[in-house]
Amino acid sequence: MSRSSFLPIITQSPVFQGVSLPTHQRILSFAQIVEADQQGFLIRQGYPATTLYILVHGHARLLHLAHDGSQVLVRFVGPGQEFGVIALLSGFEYPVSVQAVEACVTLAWQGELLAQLVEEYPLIGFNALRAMALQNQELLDRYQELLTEHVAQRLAQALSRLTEQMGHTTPDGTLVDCPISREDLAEYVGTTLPTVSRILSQWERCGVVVAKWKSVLILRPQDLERLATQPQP
Amino acid sequence: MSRSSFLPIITQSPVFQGVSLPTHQRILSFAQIVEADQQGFLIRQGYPATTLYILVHGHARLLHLAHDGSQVLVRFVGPGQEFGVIALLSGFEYPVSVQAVEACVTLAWQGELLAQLVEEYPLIGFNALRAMALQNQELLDRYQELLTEHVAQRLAQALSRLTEQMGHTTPDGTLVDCPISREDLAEYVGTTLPTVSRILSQWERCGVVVAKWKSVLILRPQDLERLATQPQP
DNA sequence: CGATGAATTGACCGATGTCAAGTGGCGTGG
DNA sequence: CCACGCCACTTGACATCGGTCAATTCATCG
Repeated sequence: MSRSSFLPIITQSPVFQGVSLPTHQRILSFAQIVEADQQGFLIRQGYPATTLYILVHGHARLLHLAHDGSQVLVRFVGPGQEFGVIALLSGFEYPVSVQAVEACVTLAWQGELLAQLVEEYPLIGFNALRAMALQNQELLDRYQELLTEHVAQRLAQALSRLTEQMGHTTPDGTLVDCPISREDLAEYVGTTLPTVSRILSQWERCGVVVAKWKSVLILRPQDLERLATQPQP
Repeated sequence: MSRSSFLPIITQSPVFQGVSLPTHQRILSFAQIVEADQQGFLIRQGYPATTLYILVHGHARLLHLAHDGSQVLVRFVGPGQEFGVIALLSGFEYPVSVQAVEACVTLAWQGELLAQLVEEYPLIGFNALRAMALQNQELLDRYQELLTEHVAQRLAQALSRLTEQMGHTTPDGTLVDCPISREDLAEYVGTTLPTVSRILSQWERCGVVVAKWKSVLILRPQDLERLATQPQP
């Protein structure tokens, strides 16, 4: 697992898009390799945003914590995805925590270094702005979802998003290649564990999905999309 | 109402922060003055993001529409606040619609012009990134709120935010100087008109607020904050 | 002063959260 | 290799918040 094997991660990353290959190699040479154990935290909400990460191996979850202790699962990240983009700006704090679901390997860059890079390659600044804009849009869509859709619909959309993002096709159906418990799902769609369990059982009876241990096997993705749109079937 | 009277709007605007006065004057000279009638739309969701606006007079609301027609009130904007920051990036669509609550006057800049400005003054790019980051954080906080708090708490927080953002102190109490109907409030906190009405009546009986015609007079802001935190009083 | 749209209030009910008991797969330690 | 124990999950019963429908009152504007 030599450092140079990480180059494709960088060439395909949204933030470093559009600069030359030698530059990519230079950027890689600046990277630190940071690992995290299962359940370990790569980022803690409220701490100064110093570092930008790109995930190489493993999966992590972005958690938003409230003053009162309740937590919300904002999104999952998989290999090739970045987080902590806000580190490009000085004086900010991380708005979320990032916790490793499995043992993780990441590439990491410090904020000052990034500032220099942006100065040299303004395109990277634009890319960052683009990344934030996309994040904003997704958040807005989900905000809307939360306000207007029922739990079952939101769960269906969540599973659709997850399969699209990290789906892995197997002979039996599509499986998300990241361990996700019912409780994770509950925190992700904003409901409770028993409710998720109930809805999945129901869908399993209809043959749309198969509820597995810490994961869900999707048999009929198109039916899931339908469930996400229709009010109450 | 001459053009030059708009200069303070620009010098105090977050996106144009940190450049010299002559530059501010130059930026102002590039601006178009765009007006909107009551109920008129300055921005329509889904259209190409071509223009950045700063509100000079009046108030507007940012609406997010869903495929199914339901709409959510994302936030209100008042004089001095900007919207359509995404126009700095080419190839994007507006993620929200912006509708004038009252007759509005705005300063507007086209995307290409902004791109040139950013090239000349990279600081403006940073400012934009900062603005988006702040928006992101607020959205995240409200996302969390939606998932974990009850309607009454969310309404209390909404009113707190509104008074902080556009509050106007009067002899009787604090009043938001923008006409907001119960239905607006309902769309803002993600509930229905009757529910808002019921909660406000209840608070009025406790003497925390006074429900007025198309507005709410806040008598005891600190009690409102308390209501926003406490589960169910 | 009437018309219109906003706001209040009541009755009803359904979707979900809460509490609690029971089941079963997986890993650890003997 | 087996058995125990733990943790994830399932399922049921029940309470309740809040949405829906509808009737009525009230403020503003022509």
